[in-house]
Amino acid sequence: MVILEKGMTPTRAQILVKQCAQRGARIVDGIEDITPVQGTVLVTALTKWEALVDAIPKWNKSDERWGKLQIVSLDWVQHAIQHDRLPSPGTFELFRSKTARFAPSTLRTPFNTVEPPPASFIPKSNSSRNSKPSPSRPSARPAVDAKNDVKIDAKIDTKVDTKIFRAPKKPASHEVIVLSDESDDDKPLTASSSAATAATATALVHGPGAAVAFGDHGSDHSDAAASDLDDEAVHHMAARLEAHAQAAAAGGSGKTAVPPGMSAWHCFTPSSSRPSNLNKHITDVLETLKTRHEHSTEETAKFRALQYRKAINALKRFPEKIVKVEQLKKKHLPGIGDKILAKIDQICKTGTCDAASTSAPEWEPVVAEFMKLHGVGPTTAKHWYHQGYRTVDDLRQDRLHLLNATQHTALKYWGDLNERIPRLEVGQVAKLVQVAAQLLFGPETSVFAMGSFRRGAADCGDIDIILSHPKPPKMAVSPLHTLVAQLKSQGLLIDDLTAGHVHEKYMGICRVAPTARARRIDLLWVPHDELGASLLYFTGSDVFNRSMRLYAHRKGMSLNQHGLFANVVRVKGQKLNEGTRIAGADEAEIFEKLGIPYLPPEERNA
DNA sequence: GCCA
DNA sequence: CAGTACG
DNA sequence: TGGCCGTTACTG
Repeated sequence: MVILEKGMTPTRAQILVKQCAQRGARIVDGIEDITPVQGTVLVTALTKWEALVDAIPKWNKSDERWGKLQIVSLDWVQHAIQHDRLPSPGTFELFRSKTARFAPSTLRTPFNTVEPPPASFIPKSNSSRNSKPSPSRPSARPAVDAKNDVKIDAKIDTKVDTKIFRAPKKPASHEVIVLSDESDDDKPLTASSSAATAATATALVHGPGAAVAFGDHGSDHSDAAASDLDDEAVHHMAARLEAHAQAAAAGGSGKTAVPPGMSAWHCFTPSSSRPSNLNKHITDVLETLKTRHEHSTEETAKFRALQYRKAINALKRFPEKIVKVEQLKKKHLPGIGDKILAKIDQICKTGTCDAASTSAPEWEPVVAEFMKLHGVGPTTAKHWYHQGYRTVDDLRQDRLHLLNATQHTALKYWGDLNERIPRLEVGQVAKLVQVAAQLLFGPETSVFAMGSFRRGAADCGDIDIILSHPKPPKMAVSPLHTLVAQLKSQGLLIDDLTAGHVHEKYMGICRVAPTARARRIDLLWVPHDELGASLLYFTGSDVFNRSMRLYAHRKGMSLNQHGLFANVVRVKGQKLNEGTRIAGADEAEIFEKLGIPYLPPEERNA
């Protein structure tokens, strides 16, 4: 058995191996010489399929050994052991690896360009769909096809995990192999046309947007929905935006004072939106670095990406154009450290920097394109890349066995969903939802258009709506479910991204009119006494939320969409009890209890 | 990659 | 549980 | 050097 699963504890790995051995498996150390005759190779994590391929580079797909090889998931092993359905003793082998890692430079995947994996590959995420996964391979295999089995598997897994193998945090490296992304950074083989397409599309997404005229907001606000969609609030907000526009135009002196020593906290710092970015020459370069890290599956990469994001934000609102680093060195912007400072220095002098001018690995634009599909993250995107898929069209070809329900739905509206949504249209949809909700549940129903809309954005990526009611109707099905059904019958909602029965958050696709574009929409139904916390959460921005939550954490409190909690007991960062809820119904009160000066939504664009 |  | 998503 | 938001919600 090749144990590759990230985070798998040595204990658990050891027990799996032992259990398999007890059932007659021959244990083979080392993976260089896999020569299965009639047996099975078990791969605990399908996510490491590529790694296995890397590990046996001398094979090619016509090698007859492929036909003898069966690759299964961890769930399969667990299930098989539980039901005593492992292949009969002596007919299968387990391969373990003792070495800490493979040498990436010498190992290449034999088919990283065209061929999908052999039919014996059983994707965990799709196993319930593949009722006949591999007709050409009659090798013994426990039934894992039925949905029930999969569920049972999951339960077993959980039970085993929590009760028996609750585990050391750090897996020993000789047992667990974590492959880094570096092994994927192959030199480009071919210049694929899809790469160019992806790059272009990315450029469009990151392109204009902030450039839309500020003056539009006034008129938008009058028919769009701000807090509760009521006119007074709308006008108040419009006036405020007006003031900000002027302040920004005048040079941005209209900021509220940040308490001393708090400038590093985004949740303390008003984000007075400045229409023009004076440092585009720098942020553009940093943006490409940020993007690269976002697409990586490596654990540290996402924090780097986050850090770049913060740095870019800071630079965007820096009041002067930076032509030499010294301008920054004396000011010291929080979030910009030595490394980025050095890069800025290089950018000032040469227009770019080393890290950004080295060309991206071949997989990067492909992964970037795949990740634009809702429900696809870096891990899935990279799997698909390794399976030979290169374009969204490739995915479409194989959609039935490749995509899960969410991804499948998202793909249907691929073109529309990658478009920005004009502010006006967000307001229109919110209004329609408000009318429907109030007809169903009465005029006391509150409806709020949230997200970047509430922060005053001229266009949005999706439509976020919060609903609440002081005395929710007691019905057989939840109010949210009722509302969704109603909106579907009206034709406003046209598809679901959350399939099952919705508890509190619905995600789906809507269309303001039959001929209009399809849009992403999120509906939140919240208890009335959590309205404040929910508004705070759903207003964002994400960076702002994270900052505020971290700040709460540091003060021994905890903040989430349900409320602000005090007296939280944590041991090594792990929360042991929930604490006492000290705020939740009122947004401003949460700021107050945290000791953060209140910031209106349009100042939360951290 | 930044920061306590 | 891992992966993805939400702000 | 370890942590980086949330014992967040939803899917499979």
